[in-house]
Amino acid sequence: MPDQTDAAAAAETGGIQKVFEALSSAARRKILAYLAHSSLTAGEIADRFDMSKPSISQHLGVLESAGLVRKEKRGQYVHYSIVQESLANTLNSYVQEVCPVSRPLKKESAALKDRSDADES
Amino acid sequence: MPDQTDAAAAAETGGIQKVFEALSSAARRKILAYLAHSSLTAGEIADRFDMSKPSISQHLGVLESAGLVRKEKRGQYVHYSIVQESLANTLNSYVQEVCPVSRPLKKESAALKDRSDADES
DNA sequence: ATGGTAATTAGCTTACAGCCTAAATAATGG
DNA sequence: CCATTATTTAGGCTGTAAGCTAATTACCAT
Repeated sequence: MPDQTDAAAAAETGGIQKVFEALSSAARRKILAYLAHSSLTAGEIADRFDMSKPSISQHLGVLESAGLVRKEKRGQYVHYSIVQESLANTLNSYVQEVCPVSRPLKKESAALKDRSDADES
Repeated sequence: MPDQTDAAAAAETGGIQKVFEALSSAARRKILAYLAHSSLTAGEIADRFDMSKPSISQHLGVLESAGLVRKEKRGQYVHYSIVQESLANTLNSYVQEVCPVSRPLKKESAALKDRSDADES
């Protein structure tokens, strides 16, 4: 198996519940949006929120246990990065399941794509 | 604008939070799975669960307010149906947002697609 | 060693989701 | 009308998610 497919597989196999639960929080979605752009340390993430570091740490824990992010300790820092495969596969599979039709995506999506995720908080 | 794009638009515009919150419950995802197959009355839905009718009614309310289902009163029955557009557009847009790469979907998805949604409860 | 910075763990509080039962509303049929 | 059935509303209980502060662990530098 290639690469970090472990996390992706975990999220898809038994973790649908955990994934959706993780995504149900605006703060966590915001974290994912940041990480989609680039990896960050726990502190850098916390700096972008008006929330205590322990709270952010907890959110990161939820995301990690859902297989949506990966952490790597480097020195005294902990770098977090997104696991795209996991999110994409889980959500795509789910849509296929519930909406078998699955049109490719309408025009609107293009517009939506532009809106920063930040303003959804 | 075509069809019942209202609900879909609502879900996409301001309701991302509501949609993900709605999807965070296994019971509600199960309801959606049933409705994906065919429309049902509130009672028919409740019959499929080991849960009181008021509780199911509440779940249906959450799904409706997220724009994921539509209700139509016919006689003394209330028929619920899924709003595919809403779910598909919201989730697809979200995936595009966070995982710009968006490969079409790997082999695994086919396998996953087969598993009944029921056993995720 | 000591002190400083990064991050997490522990412990506590509060708010609310989710479940239930009982009661209310609405439609149907005798 | 009155009884019956379908569904929702009201009200209450309980568990837990999510936030905070204080304390701990881990690492680095002097």
